[in-house]
Amino acid sequence: MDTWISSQPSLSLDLHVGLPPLGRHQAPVALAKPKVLVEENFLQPLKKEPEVAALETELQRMSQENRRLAEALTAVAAKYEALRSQYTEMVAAGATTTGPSSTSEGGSVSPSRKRKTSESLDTAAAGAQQHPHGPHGGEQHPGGAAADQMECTSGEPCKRIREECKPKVSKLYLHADPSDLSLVVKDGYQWRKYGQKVTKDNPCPRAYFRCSFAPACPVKKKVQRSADDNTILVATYEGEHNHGQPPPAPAQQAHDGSGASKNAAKPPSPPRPAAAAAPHHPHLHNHHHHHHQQQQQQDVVAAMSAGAGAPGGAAAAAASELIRRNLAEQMAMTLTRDPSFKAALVTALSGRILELSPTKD
DNA sequence: CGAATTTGACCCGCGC
DNA sequence: GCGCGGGTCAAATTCG
Repeated sequence: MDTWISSQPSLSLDLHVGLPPLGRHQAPVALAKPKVLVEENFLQPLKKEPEVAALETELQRMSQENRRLAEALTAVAAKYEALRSQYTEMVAAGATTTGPSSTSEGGSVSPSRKRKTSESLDTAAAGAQQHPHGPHGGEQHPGGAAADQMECTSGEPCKRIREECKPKVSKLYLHADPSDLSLVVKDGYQWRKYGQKVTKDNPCPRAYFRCSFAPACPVKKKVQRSADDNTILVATYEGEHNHGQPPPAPAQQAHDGSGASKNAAKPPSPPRPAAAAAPHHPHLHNHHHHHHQQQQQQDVVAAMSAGAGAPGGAAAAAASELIRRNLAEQMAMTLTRDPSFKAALVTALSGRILELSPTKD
């Protein structure tokens, strides 16, 4: 994590693809050159033909858009930095006084209580007994749900214990198509939806999922669209998986299930090397970033989220590399999809070729 | 027909 | 004590 976002010149680099000469980076993006060709060769020999004019305006439009994107990214980076430093301060303060803060990210997680019925206690106890040896993921429960509840039943002031056990909550922000009503977050695990609720502060319903891969797995997940921007899905993970990564499913629903939440609990196709720590470092990247633009955006946001919680250095580098690549691919895709851009590119290239041709008079 | 999802009802912590 | 609201349960429904 750390300053990966602000220390990545490559980030803004990609956003400036297509801008008028910035003279800033040697963008490894193949699109930079064709644009220069367009300007050099078109405008002079052909003068201001309507096509050229259109192309120019289009270029300007794209430049403006890129600039806006760059500004937005800068703002986001600044906010991120501010939040991060704030968080660091809070952690430092907490470490010198009482200990872990009750919330891990953003601190906005409502104090989730646990149902206190005997049944749920039985379940929790059973879950705890299923892996008493606690190797694997089990030992990664510094304050697992089972332990939490056991403490409570023993008459301890469970409220505070619960607070201290909370840091297992992590949030993941994903970009999602607003027209896609399903609250599907592909993170490699199998989830069973057990509830849905409209909350007070958000008109969009919140979906509740439980990990269905292992019966005793205590992990839960809440997915809700952001109230501010409903293209953003907010997935809140609670707990840690006490089992390994589910095997990858046959690649079929790789690009999202159109049928609402039918796929909500199905594992996604991409094979994932990372193991059980997904909720905290959900590396939704790498293997499927070429599927869709949207999936790429999901990856980017996920990577940013993961980067925010990962130890700096390698993770940051990986995240930034991923982001760079995704942005470049997105832009390339967007541009190549635009027929007018293609036409202009072809014309420019052919014009250039003709110009450079020795058979010119 | 079994498994997954939906959805209304219920539980329970919290603030007043 | 009461109401509110988030979280969970479980019967009904849907789907493969």
